[in-house]
Amino acid sequence: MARPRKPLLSRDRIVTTALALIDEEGLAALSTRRLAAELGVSGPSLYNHFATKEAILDAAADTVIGQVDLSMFAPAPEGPPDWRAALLAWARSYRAALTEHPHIVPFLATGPGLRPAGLRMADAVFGAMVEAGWPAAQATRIGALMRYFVTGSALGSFAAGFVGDPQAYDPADYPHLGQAHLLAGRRERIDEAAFETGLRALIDGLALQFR
Amino acid sequence: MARPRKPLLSRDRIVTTALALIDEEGLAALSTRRLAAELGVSGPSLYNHFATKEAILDAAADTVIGQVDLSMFAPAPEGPPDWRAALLAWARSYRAALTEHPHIVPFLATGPGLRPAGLRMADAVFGAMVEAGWPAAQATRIGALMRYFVTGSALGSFAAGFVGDPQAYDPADYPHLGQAHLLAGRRERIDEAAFETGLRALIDGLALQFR
DNA sequence: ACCTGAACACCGTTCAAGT
DNA sequence: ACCTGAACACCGTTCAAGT
Repeated sequence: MARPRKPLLSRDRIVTTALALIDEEGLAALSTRRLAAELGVSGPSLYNHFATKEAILDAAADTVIGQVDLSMFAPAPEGPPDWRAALLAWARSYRAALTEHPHIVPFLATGPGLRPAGLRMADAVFGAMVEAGWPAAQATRIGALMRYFVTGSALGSFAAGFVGDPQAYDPADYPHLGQAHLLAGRRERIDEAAFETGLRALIDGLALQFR
Repeated sequence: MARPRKPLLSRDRIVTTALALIDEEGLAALSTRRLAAELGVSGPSLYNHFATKEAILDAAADTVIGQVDLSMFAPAPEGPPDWRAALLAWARSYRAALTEHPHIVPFLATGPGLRPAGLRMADAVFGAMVEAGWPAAQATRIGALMRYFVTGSALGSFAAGFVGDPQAYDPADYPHLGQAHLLAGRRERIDEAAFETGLRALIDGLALQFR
């Protein structure tokens, strides 16, 4: 066929399809050849739009971060800014965006934060914390530590690490894991509860440091 | 050559070499063929000792977790157990073990926690928290949320996401990132400070929930 | 039991050729 | 400009063959 009159591909279509493929079959399922097949073209065609496979992944990761709500960091029209409420709402939206695309989180969490949506997010958090009265150095740390907690919580399900078989946990080896097999069936609830407990502790603890 | 009189390989030697290769050149550099070459054998030889490449990675990840100090969770001979001090010391040792092998963290954080050292760790934390007076459900959550925070902090350096070039952050796009380029040069210090700030907040916040 | 080479079905990426 | 097939240098894994 060679060049069609209308381009078959666009960066957008490539990224959307890549993310859908990752969501459905995992990071490992994304190969350039497979992605190209999904798009109805041959493998090398992708290189007309992205320099490398990694650039495609970067773009997909950035669209995920782009879903995070940042409106809570907008300057309040009246009254002092409530940094605790803002941090709480942001962390929840941040986690929700990640857990909607769990398979891309390991890539997203590792890569450099140079992607535009990530920078926009860092900018909003930092700006709001400084506005609320935090010293700049502390505002930087808050952005970082919240990222640690949220990406960590979206990355590895804690409860998923336990199998449903009671036999798996020999009391001689793991004296306190007698009920651990019950965790497997309640994965989402437990991860969610742990996230909420940690988030509250984090914000309460930061409040103690805020003078 | 075929079978030698003394085995050329052992599970230990394979895992040690794999981890060294990952540490030096990253996760992507670990291929079965490359690893085999490093060990002086041909690729398929590895399959006499491990079923898959993933099993090798699992074993490597487990040796990393095996480095984490758990002695602070041993029952205190006298007096009530200090869960705050134990959590603090454990989190630091946990993070230190991960940051010594940063390239394997994305794999380690994603996989199931079925590996023996991970279970031993979960068991120790849970047991110590219950011993200290936490209800079982909360003890589970504490183990999970600490894991989120520590793996998240070891996984993606926050500061590494910023480049040293001041031009990279257009004030029109990122009004608060004027000093962001300075972060690049102080990576370790900033990540460490953010970790310590978050860890303190987390434990202080948990103390508020502990009645 | 533990190693080998050959083979299979894949990869990411480059490049000359087509329109 | 944007697609193609062919090609290169890789992958993980299986398997029959060797000792």
